[in-house]
Amino acid sequence: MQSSVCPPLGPIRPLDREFFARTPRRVARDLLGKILVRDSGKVRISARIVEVEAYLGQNDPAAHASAGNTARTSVLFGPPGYAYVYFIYGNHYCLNVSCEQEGKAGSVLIRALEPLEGIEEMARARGIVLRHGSQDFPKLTSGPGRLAEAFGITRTRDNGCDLTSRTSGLWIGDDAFRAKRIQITPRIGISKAADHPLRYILAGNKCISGPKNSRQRLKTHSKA
DNA sequence: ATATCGATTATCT
DNA sequence: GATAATCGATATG
Repeated sequence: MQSSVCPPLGPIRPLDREFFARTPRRVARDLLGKILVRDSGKVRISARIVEVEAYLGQNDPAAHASAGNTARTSVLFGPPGYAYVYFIYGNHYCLNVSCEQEGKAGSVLIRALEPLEGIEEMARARGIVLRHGSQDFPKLTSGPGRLAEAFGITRTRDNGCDLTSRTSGLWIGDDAFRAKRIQITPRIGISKAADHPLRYILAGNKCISGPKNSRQRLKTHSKA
């Protein structure tokens, strides 16, 4: 567990659509420990999900779905288990999974992964040279923009793709790994509805996003 | 048509 | 700790 580079525990089976046909909170909680897989050509890239955030749909001010069903957000309003990919800050793509039944726009943002297979490919995609003993390993996939770059996820390529299908090129699977300790915190990087505890992480994992892996800003309290 | 700002990251002090 | 980079979705005139 220290040296992060662990293979999957066994065969990886795709999650079924029912898994995603639930509230974002439940899906987020249960996605911890699951595996994101990229099958493109011969090389398989995979990484364990270690950090996610729940977005509650049209009534959640922080959710893109709060703007309604537009060309951009239509996947969120569609059936569960599909990829919602958006472009942010002029630089980065981020990956969500649609939840709930069709018509309800809940989703889960994938925020950080722990690389399992295809480390070299991820490093190349990220422009990182992995040296022995360096601290660069978590930088491959610790953050929504970083993991998208490592997996080559873009809007044109992956928005709307079926994450329950092995043949879609991008999917989410289960290798029988079970999360030990789960931690819940407020969501990161948002201004609206920023106080709700909707961020889920595998406690102690080295690939969690944020400046120092853990320490979330405890500042901006002072209001008592 | 133009302005604002964001579910981020890399790089600087 | 602070900020530049960079562009498309959305709001406003």
